[in-house]
Amino acid sequence: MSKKIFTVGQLADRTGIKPVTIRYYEKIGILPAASRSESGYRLYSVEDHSKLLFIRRSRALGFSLGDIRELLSLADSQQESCAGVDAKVEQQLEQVRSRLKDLRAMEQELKRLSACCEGGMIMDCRIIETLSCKT
Amino acid sequence: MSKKIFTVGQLADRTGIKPVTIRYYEKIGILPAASRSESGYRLYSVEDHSKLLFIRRSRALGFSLGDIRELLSLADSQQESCAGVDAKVEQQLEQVRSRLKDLRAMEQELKRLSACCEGGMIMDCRIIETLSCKT
DNA sequence: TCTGAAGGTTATAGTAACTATAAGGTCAAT
DNA sequence: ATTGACCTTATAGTTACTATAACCTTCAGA
Repeated sequence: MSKKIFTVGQLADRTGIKPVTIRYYEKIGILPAASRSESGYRLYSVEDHSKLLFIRRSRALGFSLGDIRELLSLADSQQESCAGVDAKVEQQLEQVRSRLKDLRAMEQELKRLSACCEGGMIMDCRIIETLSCKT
Repeated sequence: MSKKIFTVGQLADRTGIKPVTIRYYEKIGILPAASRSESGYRLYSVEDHSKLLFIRRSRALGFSLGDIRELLSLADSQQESCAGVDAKVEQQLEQVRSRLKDLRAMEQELKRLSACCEGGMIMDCRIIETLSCKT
């Protein structure tokens, strides 16, 4: 095992992930339990640093922590086929596209609503009317 | 007050919102407390029905329950200007657009990742490599 | 050497918007 | 009378954190 050189705060600075979040990741087991200094401080190595960056990048792609747990485990089994990884990416892509579809529909409808406001009283408000009355 | 004619399940059927969720909305106060039958069953009127549809439509536009609480309160003050409503719509539109931007970036990157998979072993996997190594 | 600030530790509760579960009461039909 | 579908409540679980409290450690400056 390699040298433990970062405190949780230093690791946080280097990864952009807050100390509380790092501890949380440890608690739910997606980061291994950190080794400790004599006084009980967590100490991290460059490997921990890499793993945390992996997590951050995966989160940025919208993967859930559950998915990331699996990805990390896949990443460790060097000899296995990467089909599982590819499948996860594919699945995530579909989910993102589905969210995109929903959000685009929301955008259209909100634009429509926004355009129909004429600045009167609530009793004449087309927005409220639309929200209230359309099927 | 108008006639109370639906049970929670009937209201659920008519709105597509589940009984548990309707009760939940009552509990957090975005629906008024329903009146009760002799045996304690909740009873709803067509006004309740409308209000619930309002909530459902607003949810479909991505508004939070907090926002919807405010929208409902605005909708009730007929004499007020609808500027507040318009502002909420505008703000929601911006939020949706911001989410869209994030998701589009995710889609691009996932597409890129997905395209670079060549079906070998994990140790050669470009996806894992990318997740592990890029800044 | 003392002191105070900036960091570390734990445990617990709160967030959003539900969903799930348990344990029971009611109602209409057979 | 009993079944099944519905209703009631309360409590806990979900996701990915964030906030709070109460305390300990480390280090730089007076």
